[in-house]
Amino acid sequence: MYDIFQKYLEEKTELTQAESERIQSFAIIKKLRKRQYLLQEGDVWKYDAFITQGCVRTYTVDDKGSEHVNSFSIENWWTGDRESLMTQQPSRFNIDAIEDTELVLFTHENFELLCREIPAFNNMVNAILQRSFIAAQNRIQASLTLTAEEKYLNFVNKYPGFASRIPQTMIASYLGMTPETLSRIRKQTAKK
Amino acid sequence: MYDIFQKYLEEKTELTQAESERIQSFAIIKKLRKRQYLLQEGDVWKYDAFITQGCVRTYTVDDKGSEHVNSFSIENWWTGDRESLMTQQPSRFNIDAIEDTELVLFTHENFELLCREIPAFNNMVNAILQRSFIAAQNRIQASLTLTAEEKYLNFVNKYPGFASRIPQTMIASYLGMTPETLSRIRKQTAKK
DNA sequence: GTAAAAACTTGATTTAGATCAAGAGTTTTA
DNA sequence: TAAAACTCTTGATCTAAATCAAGTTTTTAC
Repeated sequence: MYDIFQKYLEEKTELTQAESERIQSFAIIKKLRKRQYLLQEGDVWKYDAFITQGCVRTYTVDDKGSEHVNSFSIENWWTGDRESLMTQQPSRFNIDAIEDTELVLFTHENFELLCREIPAFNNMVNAILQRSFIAAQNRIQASLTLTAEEKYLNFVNKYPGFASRIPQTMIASYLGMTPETLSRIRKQTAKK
Repeated sequence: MYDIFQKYLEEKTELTQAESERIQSFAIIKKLRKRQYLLQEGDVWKYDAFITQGCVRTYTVDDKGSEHVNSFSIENWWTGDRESLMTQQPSRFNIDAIEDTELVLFTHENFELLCREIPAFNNMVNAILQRSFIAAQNRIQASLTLTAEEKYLNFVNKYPGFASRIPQTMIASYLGMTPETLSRIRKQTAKK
């Protein structure tokens, strides 16, 4: 559990013993069963959340009741709704577990305190944000330029392992297509 | 020119006289004529760029020669290719001026130096990045959930003034539809 | 261990938006 | 200020992917 986050910190940044302990002192360990919610639409998100084990999805539900998957997050990634966190407005998103999942949570207040106290931690957080932004830009670019088939191949290539772990329906939704279309694409590409 | 950036800084952050002067000492003023490139595909992007006047677009060109607009940036916004800046790899993007444009540039080395020297400046930069990330997430969400018409109405609502300033072809491309489709949508919505 | 519920596949049909084409405005440039 | 080069509009046609529908396989839960 926590040791996975500890290892992540060691890889990403240089901390003194005291700083590491300070961070750990604020950590909240949370476990989710498959299908359990981490965040429900309408609630305000108040944490910074790191996944040590498992997989969650972030999605919205439209007025027709269809789900639209915004993102998947697995171990060694962060999750949450940054907009709700920043604005303290109710979230439009749901986050739930696709598998049994373990997380390390920090209340945002404590997290900000750590950022202020520990410059190396703050730098790490900013570097993650940079990368998240770049990934989001690339996803926008892909959605504008690629066909359904290209989107799927691009996804499999970029996130190997996801395709076998996450139900096709959810991947289809993430890619902005129907499950039927994805099923047909998979059949076709398997031939080649 | 620079005074517009100065005013922006004053609104977004609290700086001492000395800090303001330090920032200004690194500023490079750049002017672009309409259609002039700020960045061309294949070049490495090396700046942090703030627009004081005008409008630029960031876009890619696919193998069929079609342009895909990734973003528009106007006065009081930042522009550039963060991925190329971070990785120092050739950019996939072109950035050019839609109108005559004036910018304040900082080489990324100087910019990082300012971030290290001036905590308030660093905080401002991180806050901008947060907002950019949230905007990117919302755009992804819109592209997954909205129809062509809804995308256009959402765009007009979110960025009033852009529609009158930017050629429709480019807006259509930004929204991921053809100019013909956008023309028909505008005709229909004008009726209502 | 089996019934119920999800998840996936496959086919037939529909549709939103793309493509092709041609004319009317509008800007640019020389 | 005229011609060239864009930009926008409108109509006809096409197509990628959606929708509808029904059957099969896999997973979940008692």
